[in-house]
Amino acid sequence: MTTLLDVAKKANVSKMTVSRVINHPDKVTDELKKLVYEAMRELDYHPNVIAKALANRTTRIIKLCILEDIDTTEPYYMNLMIGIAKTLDLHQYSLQLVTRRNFDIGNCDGYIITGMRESDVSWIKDLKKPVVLFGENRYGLDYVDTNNKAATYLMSQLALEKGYDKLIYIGIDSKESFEYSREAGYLQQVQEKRMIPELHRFGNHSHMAEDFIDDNWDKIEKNTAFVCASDRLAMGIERGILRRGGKIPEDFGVTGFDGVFLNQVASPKITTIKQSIIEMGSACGENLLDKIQNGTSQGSLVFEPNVSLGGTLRN
Amino acid sequence: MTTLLDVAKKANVSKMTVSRVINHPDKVTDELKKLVYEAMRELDYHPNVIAKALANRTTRIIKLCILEDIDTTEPYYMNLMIGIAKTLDLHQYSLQLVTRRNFDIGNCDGYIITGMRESDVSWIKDLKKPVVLFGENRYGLDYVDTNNKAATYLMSQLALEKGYDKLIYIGIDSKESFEYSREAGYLQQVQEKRMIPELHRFGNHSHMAEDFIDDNWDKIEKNTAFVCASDRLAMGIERGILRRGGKIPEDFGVTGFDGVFLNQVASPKITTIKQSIIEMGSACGENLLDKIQNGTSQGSLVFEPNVSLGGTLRN
DNA sequence: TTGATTGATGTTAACGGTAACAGTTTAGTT
DNA sequence: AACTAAACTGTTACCGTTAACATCAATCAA
Repeated sequence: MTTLLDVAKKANVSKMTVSRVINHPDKVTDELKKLVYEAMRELDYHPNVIAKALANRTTRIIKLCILEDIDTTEPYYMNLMIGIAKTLDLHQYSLQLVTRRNFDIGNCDGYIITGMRESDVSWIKDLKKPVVLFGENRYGLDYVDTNNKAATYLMSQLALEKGYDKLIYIGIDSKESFEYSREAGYLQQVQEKRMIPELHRFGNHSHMAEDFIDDNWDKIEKNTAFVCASDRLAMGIERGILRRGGKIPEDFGVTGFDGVFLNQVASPKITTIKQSIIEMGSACGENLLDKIQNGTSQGSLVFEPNVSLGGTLRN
Repeated sequence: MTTLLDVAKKANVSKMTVSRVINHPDKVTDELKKLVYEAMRELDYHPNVIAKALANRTTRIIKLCILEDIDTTEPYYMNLMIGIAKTLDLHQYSLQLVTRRNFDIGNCDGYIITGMRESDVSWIKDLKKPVVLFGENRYGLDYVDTNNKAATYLMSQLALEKGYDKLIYIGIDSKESFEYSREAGYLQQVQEKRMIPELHRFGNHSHMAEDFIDDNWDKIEKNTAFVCASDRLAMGIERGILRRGGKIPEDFGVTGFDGVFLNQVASPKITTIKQSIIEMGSACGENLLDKIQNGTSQGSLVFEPNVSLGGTLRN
C-alpha cells in the first residue's frame, strides 16, 4: 500500500503538502500540485480511509435503522438499501444495517431511519448525529418520501376522468403519517368535486379487502372506483370483485399504491403509484452526507408521484 | 468518548495493560484484570474500532459482491444481506455492497461473492484477501450453498412415493454448477429406480415452461410429476397444466425449488425446496470471519434441503 | 549465592492521516 | 533598501490502538 509519505517522497514535498493537494487544493501552487498528482498516479495512491477517519474523529459509518419488522418478501428494503449504498459507496462511507436490538452497538456519523413510530420521536430527536428519516413524519424531522397526498389526489382525479362516478377509499388501518396524507389526497379531490367521501380501513392484507367486497357486494354500485392505499389492498379488492363476477375495468375501477412486486402477479395488473425506492434511497444518502459534511440541512425531500398504468382503470 | 488511556488512568495501569486485558487476557493477572474491567464499566468504555483497524492494518470492511444483475423483486439478496449483516455486526465488521462496477474502490478484509461465472474464477483466485462464495462452484473455492443434488434427489423420491409414475425434469438453461447438481439429483433418483430420464431446459421464466406444456399437452401422460429447478418454472408448469384443464395434484404433480416469494401467490402453492437464505448468509459471514481472524478455512458449508409442502403433490 | 529463566507490566514507536502552528519566500509599500 | 503582509510549505503533535521490545521481580537450579 502506498501512503502519503511515499507520494511525498516521490514528489519531493512534505506529507502535509500532499494532504493539502487532496483536501485543500486551492492552497497549493499549480506547480507542486502537478508534481503531486503525477506521483499519486505513478504510485497508484489511494487514501487510507481508516487513517483519515481516525485523524478526523469520524467513523465513516452510516447506520440504517429499520425499526419495523422486515417483510423480506417485499423488495422495498432491498431497493432502499441499494439506493443508499450506491450513494454512500461513492463517498466512501459504509452502511451498517441495524434494528431495534443492536441499535446502540458501535459508533457512526449519521443515521437513516425508517419505520419510525410516534414513540420513537423523542430518542430520535436526542441523537447527537445527523438523521434523515425515510418516510414522512409530522414531528419536524427531515425525511425523504413520495408526496403521498399528491399521489392519491392524482389517482382519484384519474379515476374520475375515466368516468367512474363514485370513489371509495380503501385505507390502511394505522396511525402513521403516510396514511393520513393518502387519505387527505383522496378527500381533497372528492371534496373539490363536491362528492361524498367514503372511507374504509383495514390491516394491510389483501384478504381483508377481498372479504369486504364479498360482504358488501349488494351495496356496491356499478361504476365505482376504489382508491386503495396499497397494492395489497388493491389486489384484495380486485379479487373480491372478480369473484363476484364484477367486470374490471368496465364496471369497477381499482387503483393501488407502491408499484412493487405484487403488482406483477395480479391480473389485470393494478394501476398504481410507482415509487422509485432506489432513487429515494440515494437521495436519503445524499441528504445525510450533506448534513454530515457541510452541516447544512437540505430539509425534507419529497418525490412527486408517478402513475403506473395497469388494467384496472378504463381506457 | 472514553479511551484506553482514560481507563488506564482510572485503573492505575498502563494503556498496554488495558489493551492486553481486551486482546490477550491470559497475559494479565486476575487482580489487574479486575481493576481494569471495573474501570471500563464505570467509564462505559467501548473500543474505538477505527483506531484498532489502523493499528492492525485492517479495514473491518467486508465486501459483498453481487456479480449478477440484482432482481430486486426477489427477496433473495435481501435475505442474504440480512444474514450476513447479522453476523458481521456482531463482530463489528461492516458490510459494503459492491457490483462489477465499483468492485475495486476501497480496501477490505475479505469478500463474499455471489453470482460468479466461469470467467470470474481467475480474478477471484487472485484476490489477496479471504473469499467465500455464496452458491456452489467446481473450482475449489470455498462456498456456502444448499445441497442442490440432495434436494432434487429428495424431491424426486417424494414424488415417486406419492405414486406418480413418470418424472420429468424442468431445468434452467444455464451452465452454472447449481443447475448441474440439481439435474444430477434428479438423474440419480430416476436411475436408481430404473426409469428413463427426461429433461428439458429453459430460461428461468414461467411463461417458457407454460408454453412448453401447452405445446406438448397431447404427449404428456397422466400421472406425471414435474421436478422443476426453480419456483418460476414450476409456476409456469402449473399454469400450463391448469390452462389445459389438467388436475393438480390428482393427475399431475409439480415441485419447485427455492421457497421464495413466488410460491406465496401460486394456487395451489408449489411444493418446493425451502432455503433459509438468512441462515446461509450468517454462515457465510462466520465462515469468512473465521478465515480472516484465524486464518483457518472451514471449507465449504453445505445446507441440507428442507421440503416445504404445498398443494402440488398428492396427499 | 548467583545467574538464568520465566512471567507480568511498562515504554516506545509505529499505523496513515490532519490541524495548528512555525517558517520561508515573494511581492508590495514607503 | 528595509519592512510588512500575504501566500505558500514544512514541522510537530496528536487521533486511539497495538506489536515489539525493555524492564523488573520472583522463582529455581546448580
